[in-house]
Amino acid sequence: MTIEQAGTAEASVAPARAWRAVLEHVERGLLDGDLAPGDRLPGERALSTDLGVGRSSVREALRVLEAMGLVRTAAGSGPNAGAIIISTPGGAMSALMRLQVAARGFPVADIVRTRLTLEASVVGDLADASPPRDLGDADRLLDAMDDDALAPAEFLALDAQFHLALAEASGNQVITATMAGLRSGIEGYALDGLDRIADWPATRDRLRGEHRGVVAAIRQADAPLARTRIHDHISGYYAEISLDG
Amino acid sequence: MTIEQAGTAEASVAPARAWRAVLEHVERGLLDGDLAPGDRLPGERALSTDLGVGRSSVREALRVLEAMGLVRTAAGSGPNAGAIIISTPGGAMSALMRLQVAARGFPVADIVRTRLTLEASVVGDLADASPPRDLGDADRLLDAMDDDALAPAEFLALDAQFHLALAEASGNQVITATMAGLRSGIEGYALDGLDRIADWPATRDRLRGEHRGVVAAIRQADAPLARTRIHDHISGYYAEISLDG
DNA sequence: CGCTCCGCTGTGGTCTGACCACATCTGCTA
DNA sequence: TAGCAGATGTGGTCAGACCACAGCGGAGCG
Repeated sequence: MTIEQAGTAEASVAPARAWRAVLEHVERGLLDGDLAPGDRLPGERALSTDLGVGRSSVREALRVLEAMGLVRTAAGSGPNAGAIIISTPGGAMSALMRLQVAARGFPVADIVRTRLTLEASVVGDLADASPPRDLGDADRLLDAMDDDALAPAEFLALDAQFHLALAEASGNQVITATMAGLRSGIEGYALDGLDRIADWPATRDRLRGEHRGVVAAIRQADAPLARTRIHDHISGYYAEISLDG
Repeated sequence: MTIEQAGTAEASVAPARAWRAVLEHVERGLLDGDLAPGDRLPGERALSTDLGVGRSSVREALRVLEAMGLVRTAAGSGPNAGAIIISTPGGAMSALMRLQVAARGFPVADIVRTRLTLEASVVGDLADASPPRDLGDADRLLDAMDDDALAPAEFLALDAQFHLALAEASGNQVITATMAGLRSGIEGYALDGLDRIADWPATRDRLRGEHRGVVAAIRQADAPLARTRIHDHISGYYAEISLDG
């Protein structure tokens, strides 16, 4: 048994859970510069003995870090094995939003409203950007969406990638990750809504036109127009799949 | 050993980790309505046998759910013990943003920019809201901030609560949780920046005035003015603690 | 009869030790 | 020299054992 029992005081509210100590140790290493993306964490057994906690507690902390998109783990040996510091907030944000929607913590309406705000900001920034940002990824996705053979769900997936591409083009990683999360949160809702669309080909053509219109407004450096168009595009779509039917 | 080895195919990329099965089981329960906020999850030992995984794997999944703000665990017996479904996205969002900033995945500049966008949206909505929202919490925080005896860090804490109170007043839970996260992500940065403020009393007085000005604009239902004021307030402060000194 | 107290019970929290699969490295062998 | 087989060490998982804690209920006391 470890000898960390010194000081029964300071109990306060937190029962000083062991795995939290591991989490804080890693976070401190990050803040102090001892750990940086690409670095490998010590092995689970080493962390266990270093911090005086059981290996299972170390694993619980690593699981949290993995869920937060901070580490990637791989078994085996060699440079690619072990727990490696990464930074992929998108997946973590998506999981968080998805679960919160499932637990009724995030109303779908609030997610849509937040999307309206963030996407309007994104396209506004893109339109104002000087020099203009590269919209190649967005263009390619729009071209891919012109394929009439796409199933509705496939079209929707490309649609989501298009919106995400705009966020990426804006260069704001926080907004990009958040929008990825928002999208994941309402993905199920959007897929369910497909059933409520009476005339899919018509809706699809309208969406295509709206997408092109947004990009055109960005290229014209007309920020207000771009904001208006993206706003109408998003709110219109959700109005269709929620009210219509 | 459990007999879940059926079908070695479908290996693909995910090694089908045991804890992920628990996570998906809970998520499906949420989506199917079998689980709702306030419900108690089965005990860890029961989940373990039901899903055919070890108890440690169950615990790793519960740890992720806890980090995501979905469950609250308590030892002991009785109605308050066990893993209970909750929905507190704020803490999870804060942890996520804080860790991502620590891992250099979220540049501080992007967080500030996102704050500008979201807070402008919040105050704009508040100004346009009909009937007007209750700003009592924000008022009380402003009054508390009028105390000259407050230490700078204490003032900053109240400041953060004020901004959060505005988000809460707007009623958008997604924005509220996101703003709580953004704030946590740059908290360390903001605290460090205190050292770079030459004349704290002057800065403090200016912040007080700007806060009052934002609330006044909201009460006047002047959305554009509120947006401008909150924008200048935030960008001005971060300009001061980053460039100055 | 009512109240208090103490042990019983079941929960999460933690630790330990043991396997397994895997990726790499080492060194022997052909 | 080329190639393969074992050694090595990693994460992934499981099983079992404690502990502290919170509630419940019966025994004992007033």
